[in-house]
This record gives sequence, structure tokens and C-alpha cells, in this order.
Amino acid sequence: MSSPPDPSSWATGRLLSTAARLVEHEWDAHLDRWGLNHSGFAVLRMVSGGPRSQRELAQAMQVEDQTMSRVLDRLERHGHVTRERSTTDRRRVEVTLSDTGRVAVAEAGSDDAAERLFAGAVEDLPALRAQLARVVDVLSARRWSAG
Amino acid sequence: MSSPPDPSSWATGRLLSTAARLVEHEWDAHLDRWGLNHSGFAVLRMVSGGPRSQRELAQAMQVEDQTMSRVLDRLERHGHVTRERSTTDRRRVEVTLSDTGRVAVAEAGSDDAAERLFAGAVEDLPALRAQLARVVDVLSARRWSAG
DNA sequence: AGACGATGCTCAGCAGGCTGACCATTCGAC
DNA sequence: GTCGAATGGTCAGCCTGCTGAGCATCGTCT
Repeated sequence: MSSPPDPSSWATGRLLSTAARLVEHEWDAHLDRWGLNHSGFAVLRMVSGGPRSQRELAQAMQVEDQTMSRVLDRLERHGHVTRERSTTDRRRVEVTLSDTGRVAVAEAGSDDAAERLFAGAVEDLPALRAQLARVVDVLSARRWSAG
Repeated sequence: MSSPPDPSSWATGRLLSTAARLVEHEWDAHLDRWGLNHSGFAVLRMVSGGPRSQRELAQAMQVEDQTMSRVLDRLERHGHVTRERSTTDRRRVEVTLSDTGRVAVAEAGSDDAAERLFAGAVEDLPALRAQLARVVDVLSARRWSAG
């Protein structure tokens, strides 16, 4: 008898979180084949544009440094990425895509499964994206700025 | 020089997750005053309609039983909720809102701060909600059904 | 050169997600 | 009544988030 969930009556925050979790879940299932998950994959894509410092990656992903550190632990452990201290600034750690990482990101992202995930679930994808981008803009400014 | 994030070029999944995290973060900051967070608050609101079993709560929140178990641990530890074995079916645990829980949920949810959070960040809230609700509908059906 | 703040990263600990494995109780079929 | 499957919760372990604290290096200012 347990009634099916009725999302249209939920608070907006819960709607957002639940949708995000469901998408991550499907995406993770797809990426599992390469030993990746949604966060690792996003980092890999970022690093595929050339070596990056951890701080740069953390800021790009809108995440704390400590979180990025552990995501990179996992990527390194799986051989998707290498880390070495910068020679010019020994505080920095240069994160570089490995060959297996390059293959993984290419294969996992080839058939843009990421966006096909939304097929049938979204009426107007560009509109949804625009609204979400605006939320991210406003709230991340509110969070990471001086004020 | 580090360029500010440009969400409009992100993958949709990442957009969704990031927006959700930012909203949770602000919401948690508000609820912290009552020893609550976004997940605990949502559970509390659910229980305020009368005692529920843990399984019911888990399904309503679209979460695994184990996750709900630990959220309730915390709510119980903070005295927001009481748990007692059902007398008619001793496998079930009845979760009941406590007095302090009732006060907390009333105060924290009074000035609907939850929705004001989106003021200025969203153009057409009903449209956003409708799109998100559809995503949740489709993906949760895909996940929790037999198929 | 020395001192001191800013910067880049890691460690420890908490929380909410998840999976897999397990236990207790109930229900149904025999 | 007994046995076995279904049901309701928990334990352990992993992952990504967060905060708070600490360490090493770099820059700057005197």
C-alpha cells in the first residue's frame, strides 16, 4: 500500500538533493566499469586539459581542499592520475593524467551517456540547465566570497 | 587570476549536484541552531504527522534503510525523536516526535527560510520545481522498480 | 638574515549516501 | 507445528562532503 513518493509537494531543497542523488547513482553505475565515480570522472576531465594543482582542481569543482585530496588519493590508487611535487613551488602538487586515466575518460565519456541520462526525464534541458547555473552562480558567490 | 567557475559549461549532473550541495550547506547553517541538518529536518517533518516506522521513513525519503537508521540515531541522540519497538509487530520500530523535536521543527520551519533561500537565485521557481519533480519521478521509478 | 603572514596540502573526526552481510521476527505453505 | 521465505533493522566498510587543526614552504617586510 505504501504510496509512491509525490515529489511535487516536497521542499525545493529536497527536490534538488534527491534528483542529484538519483543522477549520481546512475552515473556511478556506468562509471564503475572503469573504477571511477562521478567526482573522479569530473576531476579526470579537468586534468585532461593539462596538469593542474590540487587547489586549482578543488576550486574548479567547488569543493574544499581536503575533499579534493582524498578524491585524488583514490584516483592515484587506481592509477588514473599521478601526483608530484612542483619543482618551482614545493608546496604545490602537480596532478597529471596517466595513460590509463586518458583511456578511461575517453571511453567513459565517449557516448555522451551523461546527457542521455536525462532523456525522457526532462522537457526543456537548456532551461533546466540555465536555472541550475543561476543557482550555482548566486549561492557559490554567497559562499566563497568575502561577504 | 583563477577564473571564477562557469557553471553554464558544466555537465548537467555536476550542475545538479553542485546546486544541491550549496543549498544543503546554507540550509544546514540555518538548522544548526537546533542541532539539526537538512536530512534530520525532513525526517522530523515527516514524523510530525504521527509515528512512522523506519522503513516508511526511508522509502518516503528515497533512501536506503541503513542510511535512515543512522539519521535516526542522531535524531534520537539529540532528543528530537524516540524509538520503540512496535508491540504488534516486534520487527518494526515506531519513530515518534518528542516535545523538543516538535519545538525545533516548528521554529526552524516557521519563517519559510527554506524557500526564501531561492529568492534571487531562481527566475521561475514553479518551473524549476516541475522539472526536478519529473527527474525524480523518472529516475526513482527506474531505480526502485522491478525493472 | 630573521620573523611573520599567506599559501598548499594533509590528518582526524563527523555526517549522510551506498553496498553487502547478518540477525530477529513474522507469515505462509505444507 | 515446522520449515522456509519475506520483512524490518542493524553492523561494517567504503566514498564524498564538511570543519578544525597542523605542517611545510614561500614571500615579504624590516
